[in-house]
Amino acid sequence: MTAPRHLRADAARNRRALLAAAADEFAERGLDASIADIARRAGVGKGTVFRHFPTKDDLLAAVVVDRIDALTAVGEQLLDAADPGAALLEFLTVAARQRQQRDLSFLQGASELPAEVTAARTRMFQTVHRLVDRAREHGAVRADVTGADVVLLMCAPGHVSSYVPDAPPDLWQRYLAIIFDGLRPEGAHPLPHPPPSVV
Amino acid sequence: MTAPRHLRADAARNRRALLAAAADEFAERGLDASIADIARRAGVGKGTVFRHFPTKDDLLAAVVVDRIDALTAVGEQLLDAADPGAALLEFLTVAARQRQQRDLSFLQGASELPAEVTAARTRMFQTVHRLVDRAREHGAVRADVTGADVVLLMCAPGHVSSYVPDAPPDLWQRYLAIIFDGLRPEGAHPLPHPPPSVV
DNA sequence: CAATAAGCGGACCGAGCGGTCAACTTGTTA
DNA sequence: TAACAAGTTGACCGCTCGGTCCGCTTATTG
Repeated sequence: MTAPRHLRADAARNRRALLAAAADEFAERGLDASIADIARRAGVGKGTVFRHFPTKDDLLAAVVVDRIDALTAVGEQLLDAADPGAALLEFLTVAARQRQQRDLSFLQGASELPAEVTAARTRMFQTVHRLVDRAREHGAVRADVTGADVVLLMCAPGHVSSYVPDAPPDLWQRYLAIIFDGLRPEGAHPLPHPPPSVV
Repeated sequence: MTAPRHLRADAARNRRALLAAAADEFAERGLDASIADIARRAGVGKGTVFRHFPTKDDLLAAVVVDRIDALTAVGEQLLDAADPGAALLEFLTVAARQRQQRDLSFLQGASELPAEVTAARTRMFQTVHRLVDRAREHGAVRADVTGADVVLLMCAPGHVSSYVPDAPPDLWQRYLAIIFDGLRPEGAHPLPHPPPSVV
């Protein structure tokens, strides 16, 4: 009904550069990254940012939706894997590898998020749920953890290792391994609190 | 050589109110809490804040040192406990209960922190190391985790559960239990990365 | 009860932020 | 290539923040 279907060539190029610059900047500085810095990094003027993304939140949403969708795609492929336990571990590895810990704040304040973000998030959550269910049926994950638990624990390894000042880039693997061991059935102790209902 | 040894009565009262207000405000809003809000909450003028704490960072440091010291004291008492495994779990429970996840940013950027904070932090780290060593010798903790690991994982439960929008106040217990199960010797898989050297 | 200095408060400052806009440049198309 | 719409830009606005400063208040003390 409206909207010329394609952007001018330079505009499309700028948009891509902007998304990449924003992803980097948000990853490094968290949500405190400034629009001016992002614009500079992308090699455009500040006004151009706002032409493509009317608001800082819209820009963040675009970046975040990209990441979530990429993760969902990985998860969906892993649903067919032969070993469901290994598949879940692989998914968590991919999730931790993207430096998501910083811009993963989209998980909280669920009510106030742009619809496209909550939609992407819901899709990802459902994929995680299915991965966890398969792993549980296969005996690779303890009976009392849910998909919601895994969703919440997903970014902990990256977050935890971001605490150490000059962390080696693979340190998160150590904490993913510890947490994953906590998800295994062997030696599991009963959990003291019911699981939350995320989505 | 300088410094009148005691504050005037009202000044001491204001100082206490300020610390309490700052602790609450930082816990609720993170480091984005504004000095003006803290002053209002404490019932004093903004200038008074800066008279007691020359800089926002100094105020944060004072709050944070209080918390760390309290935690260290708990840890030291627990060093004498009969069951070292239960003692470590109890320590982690106390640590997670204070809503520390928000103002625990003092862990990162270690080089730029006020000396008093790094000193308090070091004291706490050493206490944790001893708690972990005892628990390990007692067979309550797997052989390949170190005090540094536990220090880093300490605030994960609170952080993780802060992601769910209207989290029940005890949800962190669930994630502490899962992570603690990951620290136990039973069913432990080898860890893929060497431990960091925090402190 | 003075007298004094320690303490208080809020108007004020400059910096940096997200966001706007009108003048200018440029890709596109007939 | 001419002409127009689409896109770009950086000066600018209003706002909030951390921090300063100076005139006023008040606890303390001989």
